[in-house]
Amino acid sequence: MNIKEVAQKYDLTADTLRYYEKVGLIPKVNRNEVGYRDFTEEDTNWVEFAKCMRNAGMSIEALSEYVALFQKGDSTIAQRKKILLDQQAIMAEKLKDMQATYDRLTKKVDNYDNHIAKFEEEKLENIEHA
Amino acid sequence: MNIKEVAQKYDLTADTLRYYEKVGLIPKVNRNEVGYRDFTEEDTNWVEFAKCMRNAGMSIEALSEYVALFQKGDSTIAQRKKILLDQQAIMAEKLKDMQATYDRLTKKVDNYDNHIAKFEEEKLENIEHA
DNA sequence: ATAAACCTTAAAGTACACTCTAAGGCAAGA
DNA sequence: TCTTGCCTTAGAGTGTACTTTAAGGTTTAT
Repeated sequence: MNIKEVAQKYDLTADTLRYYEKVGLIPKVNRNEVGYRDFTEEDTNWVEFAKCMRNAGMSIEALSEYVALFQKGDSTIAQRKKILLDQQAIMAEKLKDMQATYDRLTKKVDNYDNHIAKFEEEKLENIEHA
Repeated sequence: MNIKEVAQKYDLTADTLRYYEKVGLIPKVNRNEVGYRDFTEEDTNWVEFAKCMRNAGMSIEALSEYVALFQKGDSTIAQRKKILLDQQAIMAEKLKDMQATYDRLTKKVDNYDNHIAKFEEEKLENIEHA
């Protein structure tokens, strides 16, 4: 699979894929006879994983370290597991915060509904925020 | 309350507060006789709200528009509500993605545990990712 | 055989969201 | 009164994560 096809498949640009390879978010991709990248299925699995983790907020630093450790083999399993656990903790915190903010927005929208109702009755008052 | 106290209270820098005011993430703060900002409780509520929403990923564009509309008064209530609902939809999507990634990490860590066990028995095999 | 559409690299450029600097004024303690 | 520690602004600088450019080679269709 050439770089353009992979880019289309995962909704990234070819530039971004080259950048991800350069900074180690995915392992080095093998090249064909003329030097073009030829992505295997394993390569594209790494692309999907990198996109997913970046999307979830994992740092380039942590992810590239994970990838580098992976390539060093089984002796790095414990270190890799720690990176994943650390990332899970970060995400758990983020999920908690976002859920709280989501709930807060729900209440705020409710207040707006009440206020719009009042507004339409021409009983104007101040809203939550004032 | 002066800018430093507010910064400390919300774990932001004074520079960030000035920046937030400049780009409209919070309404303009009143000044004392010599031109120093003097934050009221309402001002600090806006600071807390801005920090919370930025943290949850709300764009500066959407949030500053919300603040601007708020200052225009009750005639903008419907527009403000729409901004909040749009933001809620964005956050719902994000929460869904992050939860899925969190669950994926949980499974991956489980695989590592199994693999570590095997590794310790000296039965080395490939892990999920290979 | 030539144009269009791919691919390569290194390096420069961009957008975002701050963050810092310079130059100066105000306020409180020794 | 002088030093320390606040405050102000405009504008320059920074870090992150791409994104574009320049210069060139390859492949495919006409």
